[in-house]
Amino acid sequence: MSLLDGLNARQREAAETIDGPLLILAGAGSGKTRTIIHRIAHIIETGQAWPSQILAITFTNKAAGEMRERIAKMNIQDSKRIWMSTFHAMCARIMRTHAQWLGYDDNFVIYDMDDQKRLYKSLIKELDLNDKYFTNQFLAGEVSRAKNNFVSPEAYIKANSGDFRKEQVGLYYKRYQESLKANNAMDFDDLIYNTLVLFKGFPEILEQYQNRFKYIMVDEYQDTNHSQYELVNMLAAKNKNICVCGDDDQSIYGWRGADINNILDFEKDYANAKVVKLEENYRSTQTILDCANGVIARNTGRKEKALWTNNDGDEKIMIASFNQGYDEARFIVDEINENISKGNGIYGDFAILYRTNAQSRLFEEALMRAGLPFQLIGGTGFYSRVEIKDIIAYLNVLSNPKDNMGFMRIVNVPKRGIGSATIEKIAEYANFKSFSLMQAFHHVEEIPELSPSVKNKVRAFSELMKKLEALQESASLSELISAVIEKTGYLEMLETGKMDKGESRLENLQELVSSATDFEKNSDDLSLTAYLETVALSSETDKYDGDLGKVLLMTLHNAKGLEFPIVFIPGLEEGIFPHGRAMDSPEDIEEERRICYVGITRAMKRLYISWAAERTLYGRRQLQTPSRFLKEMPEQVCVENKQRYERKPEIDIETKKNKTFSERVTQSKVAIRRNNANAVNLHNNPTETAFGLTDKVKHKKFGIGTVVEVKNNMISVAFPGVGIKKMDPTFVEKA
DNA sequence: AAGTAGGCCTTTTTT
DNA sequence: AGGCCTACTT
Repeated sequence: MSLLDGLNARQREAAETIDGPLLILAGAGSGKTRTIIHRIAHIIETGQAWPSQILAITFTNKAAGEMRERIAKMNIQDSKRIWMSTFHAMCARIMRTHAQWLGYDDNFVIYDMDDQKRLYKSLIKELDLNDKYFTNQFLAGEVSRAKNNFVSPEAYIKANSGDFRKEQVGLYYKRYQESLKANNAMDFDDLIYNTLVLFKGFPEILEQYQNRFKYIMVDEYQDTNHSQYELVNMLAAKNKNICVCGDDDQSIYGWRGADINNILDFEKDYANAKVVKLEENYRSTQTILDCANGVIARNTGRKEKALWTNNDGDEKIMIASFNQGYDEARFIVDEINENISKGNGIYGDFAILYRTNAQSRLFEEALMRAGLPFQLIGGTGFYSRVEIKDIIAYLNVLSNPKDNMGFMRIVNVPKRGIGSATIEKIAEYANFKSFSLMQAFHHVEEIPELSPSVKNKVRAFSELMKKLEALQESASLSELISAVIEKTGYLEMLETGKMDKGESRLENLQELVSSATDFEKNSDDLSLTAYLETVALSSETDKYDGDLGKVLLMTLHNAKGLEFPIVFIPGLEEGIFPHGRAMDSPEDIEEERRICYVGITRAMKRLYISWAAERTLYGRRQLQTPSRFLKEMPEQVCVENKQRYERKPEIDIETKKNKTFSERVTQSKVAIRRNNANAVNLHNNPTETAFGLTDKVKHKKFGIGTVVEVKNNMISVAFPGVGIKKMDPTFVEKA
């Protein structure tokens, strides 16, 4: 029997094409993973390469783990030795062995976004350029983009000379990189960036890897950024056995630097590239595919591609609309129950996929109230909880005493009487001696201007950390973590109620210890560094293992690569989906549309798409208009919800009469507008009616003006220096 | 040094 | 609505 059995003709062609550049354009649900796995197995079985000579890059750790497992099941010898990981994990691995070449120690720590923000915050204070324009978020975004495009601080400053603000950003960038190095830390982008620096600076090292990796495969190629693109091409430059795999229609990480052109231009990069298209879908019904195709067809510059399927099923897509956000949540819960009672699946067959994490709350509440089991993926992840981050920070400092950010985080948590004044004095000394803060603490006796009582406290902390450091040698990982939780006083702080939510935090810390025990069982490298690296690079999605028997809640981004028998996509409203931040640019709208496409194509049997006319958003009630994407879904594959939930009478009457869905969408808008006058008053002052002539109103952009006309629920307002503007009353508030 | 109150701001997606 | 920072009090 052949390894290629069970593949269709196209898949087989892809799996059999071993040498030279290959582009696999794989539509959603087209058996891409299966193809890749068979291709790898084929390479090994035919003796083209050893497992250790194959590099396979995936987008998530979970995808890597899954592939690894499936290959192991095929009884491929030594399959463990395949380099199968994400870009970040691969680069971390390379940097662990070569960090010294770039002036880092090999026990460098990895800073996540939270750590990054803290570092920027301290730099903003330090540089004091006194510009409100430079928020840590803005700086982090700019710098990240630079690194994703492999632009060094010096090159950034040079390229932007003359642009005062960007020159300042460049200064921050420079300081930020210096700080990272001083802390012996790399952020996510550095892992890639520094690997590139290494390869460019030391061709002999690059050559080692080029020789090692005879065959290279990159999955989700549409989501690679420029630096990753360069990295791949450098590695493949010698053997040219590069296979990239992806779907331009599923490129949804542009905001993170992904460049869709990497995949679109592959054939230009490799003139002799072979292209295989996988267009047969094994996941969804034709109805669902029609819906997805209808939406994505609106995008420009796509690779020609059309998904089709032989699957049965003509269940129409339910487009449901509601008065309120919570009606939508209630409907979804009811619908899950009804499906289950009819025998259409178990809890684990349902997924609720939303655009933003903030949307999850309504569903969590509704599911909880109804007593349905559910699992939330993502959001504020386990490893981003304060108590977990605190303990991890202790571990980071133990592993890498240069980590000043980590040190600052823990030096006074729990409270041990070491305040900012003390730290400042010690920091000065550290600076003077070129010590890290931890080192300076260990040298407390040498620092003159500290009072004896302060010295005692500092000494106590220094000794605590020394003791834990020593424990590292003898204790196992989970023992070390337990010791940190106890000996630092963290446990006591939680037990005595000195920190809020002590009980749940305690549970989380227990989970941390037990997860470390798991790590001890499953990992080859049991070092603290290896553990911390795994923690830093692990994501929430990695936890989901397929058959939890629970309703799944996650963002559409997290759902990429997954499939579910029955899918709900709520919140199809302008401002949410497409997201408000994406509405100004056509490219961003196209990315939103691709997110929509990804969502639709997650569904196997049945799909529900919904929106609500009113919901609480960012703390205020807001009227919502249906998403433009709803209109792009072909009418013939959709069906509307029956009036199961009371709507406001006006909307009800309007919508009931409508014949087609798209008409309904437009008319709903009108109906919503009609309600706006009332709604506005509900928000402001219940005793007031709509705005009247000569009322003073305030507009976000135009400022204060006077109402000069009220007609058809629209008002005309005269703004001094602007003129008369006609608008919906929701755009202004009483001045 | 630590605890509290109030004012500020910002609101996507994540390796 | 909630998180974060600052300023004030103890």
